Order: sequence, then C-alpha cells, then structure tokens
Amino acid sequence: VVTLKRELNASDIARIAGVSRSTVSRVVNNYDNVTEETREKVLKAIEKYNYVPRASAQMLAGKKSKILGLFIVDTKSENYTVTTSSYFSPFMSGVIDEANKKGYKILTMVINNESDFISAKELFYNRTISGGVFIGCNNNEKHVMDIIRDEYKVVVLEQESGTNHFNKAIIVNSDSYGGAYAATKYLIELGHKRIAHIAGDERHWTAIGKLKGYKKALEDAGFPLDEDLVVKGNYTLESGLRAVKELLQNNKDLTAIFVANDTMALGVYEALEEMGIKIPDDISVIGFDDIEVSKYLRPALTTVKVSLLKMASISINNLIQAIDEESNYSVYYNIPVDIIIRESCKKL
Amino acid sequence: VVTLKRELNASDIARIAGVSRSTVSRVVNNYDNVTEETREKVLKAIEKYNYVPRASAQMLAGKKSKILGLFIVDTKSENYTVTTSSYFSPFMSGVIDEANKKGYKILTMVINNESDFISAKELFYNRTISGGVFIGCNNNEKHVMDIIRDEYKVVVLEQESGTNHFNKAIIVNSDSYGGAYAATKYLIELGHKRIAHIAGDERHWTAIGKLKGYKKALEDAGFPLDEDLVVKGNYTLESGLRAVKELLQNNKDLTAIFVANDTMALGVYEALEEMGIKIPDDISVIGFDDIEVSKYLRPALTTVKVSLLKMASISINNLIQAIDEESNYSVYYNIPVDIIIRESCKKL
DNA sequence: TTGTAAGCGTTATCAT
DNA sequence: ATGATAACGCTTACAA
Repeated sequence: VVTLKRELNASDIARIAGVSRSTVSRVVNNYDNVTEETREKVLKAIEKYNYVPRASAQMLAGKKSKILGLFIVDTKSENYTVTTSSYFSPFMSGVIDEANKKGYKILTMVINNESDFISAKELFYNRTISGGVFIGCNNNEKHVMDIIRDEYKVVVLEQESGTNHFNKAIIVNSDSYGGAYAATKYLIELGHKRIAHIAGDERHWTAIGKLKGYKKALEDAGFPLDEDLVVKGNYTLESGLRAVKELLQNNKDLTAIFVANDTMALGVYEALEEMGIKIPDDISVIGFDDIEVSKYLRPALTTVKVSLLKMASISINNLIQAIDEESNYSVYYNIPVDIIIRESCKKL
Repeated sequence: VVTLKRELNASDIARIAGVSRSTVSRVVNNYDNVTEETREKVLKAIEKYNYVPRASAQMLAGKKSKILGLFIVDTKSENYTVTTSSYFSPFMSGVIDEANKKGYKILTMVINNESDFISAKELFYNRTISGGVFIGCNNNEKHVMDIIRDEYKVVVLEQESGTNHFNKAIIVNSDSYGGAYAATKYLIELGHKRIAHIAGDERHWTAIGKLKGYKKALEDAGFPLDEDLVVKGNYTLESGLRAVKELLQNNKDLTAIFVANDTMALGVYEALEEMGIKIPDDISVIGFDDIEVSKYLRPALTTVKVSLLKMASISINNLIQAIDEESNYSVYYNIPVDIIIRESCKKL
C-alpha cells in the first residue's frame, strides 16, 4: 500500500501538461475554447495525479457553494430531535436525495435554541451554504426573517403566506386546514357527534390551520362548538398522553378524537390502553402526518398523510432554481393531503 | 424592513475601526496580543456591520473545514434510503447532535452506486470536509480504503478489524457476534430446539458475525447444525418475507427464528400473519437492532438493541480528535448490545 | 486557442 | 501591540 501525497495544485498540473494555469482551469470547468489535443493532455495529467481543485479556492474566486442547509428546528427537546420525531426523517431523506441528484450537498443542523439560530445564520453569512430550508419553526420566526431580509435564498415550511414578512421567500405548506376539515368530516360521516381535538402549539402555523379546519367541519355539520372538546398539546407523545386524560375527565361522552399529529396519537394509544379504553370500539382516533409507525400500530392508525417527500423535492428544486437564477421572487405552495383509512375509526 | 447589503470584508472593518486588517483577524480569532481597547473598537465595528469572515477565505489561508461528512451507503435501493431503513435515522441524529455540540457541521450523502462514491471522495479531496463517517458499506469497501490510504480522517462502522487495509482508520462496531450468541442462547433456554436464522448479506461484516454467533450458540448447546435452517436475506423487509416462506417450506418443525435485523423481522411478521401462523404461539421471533417500530408491533418484537446513539458519539469524538491532533493511529471499538425482551418469544 | 496577471478575503510571518 | 506583505489556489478579463 503506497501512500499518495496529494498536494498538487493547478500550477503543478499546468507544468506537467505543458500549459498554463488558466488552461487547466478551462479544462476543469469544461469550457469549449480548448483544443481537443490540449484538453487531452491536461485531462491525462489530472487523471494521473488525481487532481481535484480545492473548493475553497474556487469559491473565493467567485463560484457559488454547492452546499445547501437543512435546518430542523425543535425548541421543545434539547437533543436527538430527528429520532424523537420520525416526522422529520422522511423529509430529510427526500431533501438529501433531491439535492444530490442535482449536484448539491446537504448540511444538516438541528436548532434547539437561540444560539443554534446564530450558528445557522453564520452558515449563510460566511457563504458556506448558498441557501437553506427551514422546517419545524414557529410562524414568522424572527431569525428566519432576518436571513430572508438579508436576501439569502431560503425556503420555509409551514408558514403563513401573504404577510409581507416573507415576501422574498419560498413557502411550502401542506394543506393543514383541508386535511383537518376532511378528517373531522370523516368522523362526522361515521356518525360521531362528540368529537374532540387535541391541537398543536398555536405558534405553529399547521396547528392553527388544523384547528380552523376542525371547527369549520363542525360548523358546517351544524354542531355547536364546545371549547371543552379542544385541548392543546405540543406535538410530542407525552403531550398527547396528557391531553387525552384531561379530555376524558371533562367529557365522559366523547366518541372520537382528531389528533393534530401522529406522534401525539401514540400518546393517546398509550393512555387509552392504560385506562382500558378500546380503540376504536370505545373511542375512534384519527391522526395527522402518517409517520412510519402508524401502519404498524394495532389497531392501525387512520390518519391524514402529508407528502413529505413531495414537499422535499419541491423545496429543493425551487431553492436551486432561485440560486441559479439569482432571483428572489416569492413562491407559495399548498400541498394536498390524503386521508389514509385504517382501523382506528368505527362507524357508530 | 430595510435591506442590508452585507458586502463588508475585513479591510472595511479595519478602516472603520481605524486599525489594520491583521488586527481585525486577531480579534476575530481571539488572539491575546491585542489591547482591550483595540479589541473593543474592532468588536464594535464587527457587531455594527454584522461582519462574518468568509469560510472559503479562511480555509484558503490555512484553516481546516469545520464540516464532517456522513456517508450512508446502501447499494440495494436507488432512493430514499434513510426512509427505507429506520436503522440509519437515530445514528444520523446522534452524529449531528454530537458534531454540533463540538462546533462541527454534518454534510450527509446517501451513496447508492459507484458514481456516488466518487462524489463522496471528492468532498475529501477538495477539502470541503475534514473527515467523514461511513455506515452501511460492505466489508473492506474499496473506495473507503482509497480514502484511508490517502490519509484522510475517516471512521468506518461495522468493519473487520485487524486486516491491515484499515490500519489508519477508526473502526466502530457493535457486538454482532455476542448479540447473536445471546439471542440464540435465549431461544435455547426458552426450550426451542429447531431454531432458524434469517441472515444478512455476507458482504456485510455484521451479517458474518451474527451467523457465527448463532452457530456457536447452537454448538455450545450440543445441537447439530442444520444448514436448511439458515437462509439469506439482505436486510430489507421484502427479503425477510421471502426468507421465512422458504424456511417454512423446508422445515415444518421449526419453532423459533433469529432474524438478523428488525427490518427483515417486519417482513417475517407480514408473511406469518398472511399464512395464519401466530407469533409467538406457533413460532417465536427475535430480531436485531431495536428500530423504532419494534416496540409498537403486536406482539411487540423481542430484539437485540444496538446503541446507535452511543456509536454515533464515539465515532464523532474520535474523528474530531484525530482531526485536531492531526494523528492517524487506528482505533477499534466493539460496542456491547442488549437483549430487549418483549412479547415475540414463547417458552416451550 | 492560449497565456498573463489581477483579484477573491483571509491568515501568518515578518518587521517595527 | 500593531502594521505591511506574502502566501493560499483558483477564475476570469484582457492580451496576444
């Protein structure tokens, strides 16, 4: 096993190939004003000495970074967010695949607190990344607005559109309102009358949309709105567990629960099992997201599927386009969702 | 909303603060040969104009990249690997958290084929990253060996140690052999005599260790080795499904299966349910990894837990140390595993 | 088609 | 303690 010292630069290659540095650069960058003959010579030298131009030198000389940031913000837990919430995992996967396809690399950061936000900003300011995607942040998050204000390229997921705070950003939302409306309507059509809702934190735009959709479906069905039937969680399993207990204390008669995400539904399953309440015989449960475990639960969880993979590819493609075109217009997507009917809801 | 143009560089800050570029650099890098007074002046200017040094310029001038690569190799599927295998997700999460804690960022790539390996190498060669972690690759993967030979800093998971191919690398393994031995012994102690094994692809070092551990436990118990009881999968759900069907065709009398990973166990569950065979009443099943869904399965899957989080932190800490010290010695870890007893194995 | 030279924004080595 | 100045390795006018 021979140890190769890899310290050659463009000048070395130039000397070896008997051309100038600029010609090497032209070959490396595939310019067409180079004779086939010259190109061959240079290519051979590059090949032979395994020459790869340094990214930092290329960037300093004017090329854009081929790295994109993926920022997963979760200010609830201090650690291991990606594990904690299997919601993020498919999105990350989609982002990585889509970016790699296009020759970009993904740098991932988990943001738990203020100082993480500062580090994230620095990646834009010091030009490590050419753009970034934020998922999981509060509506109108200040730090993200700062970055957009400074004209960096960013896509934000699940944000209110139409406010001029985000007038230079790419917004990609799932149809929380529509999904919630459909889920609630589905329960109503199954004959349920006392339908509860375990909501998310209202700082999240999705939580607001889901609550609205739930209320509208009730209203359209002519049901009175009972505020006792709505209790707030924060998208964690534990909060779902607590919420359902609180709910059942005040509402002995509820027959169905629309839970704002599957992770909280996991907590609902746990609490109900503990209390000896059967799903769906005693209480029907419908979730949101369709995370991986949902189909393995017994009874399998009926839920509203969010196409994280599609959202990922839309995010990345728009981001790359904005970077390539050096454009800064605003775009807004609202991705439809689907009800996945499994076993956790019963007809009354 | 005012648009800030952020084009200032160190010279600008120097002029504003009334000092030289070098002094700005000294302040930025926290050198101590600067008067408090001067430092203050510079800091104020930096603060006011929101100056952040460009990473590419710093690197070109000699600083090391604060980016580490995480390479998830999966040559089986062409897409969305991270989603496909929930095995990788907690590891990735641990890697990101641990690196972020230490001021490093993680750039993730999924490697599906040869050309992806080339891109991965380039990240080392062009100095985008200061080191990298490989997970999921075959034993003695050529491309990884190339990188190690060229003296870049790398940690490889689940690799054979002691071969001089990897004499300059950090190897982090889980105790596949010990875990397989313990799992098989557990089944034996439960009274099982006809114990099958659904193995992984033998190009993976873990698969080899698990097969050995299984055989040794059988041997120590004085059981004859029946090659019919061993069938190969490739760690995917589908392969587990196929394997168990093949197994049951040739062995009507088997009472327990040791499956080399939980993902294949998912396939086993599916196939057995389809065939009307009850777990654990008819057949006991034990898996490996303890992926997230395992505890939600009904019956909950008894399995061997691999501490991916611990392996992640060991990997990153050793990698960063090697980078900081510019050292290139080899290290080898063998992380213990634990049996998690749930509901899928029955005493005979 | 090719070469020369300026510039990108830092850090590091000298002087002072 | 601070300031000039020379790298670092590339791209890109501009010249030839």
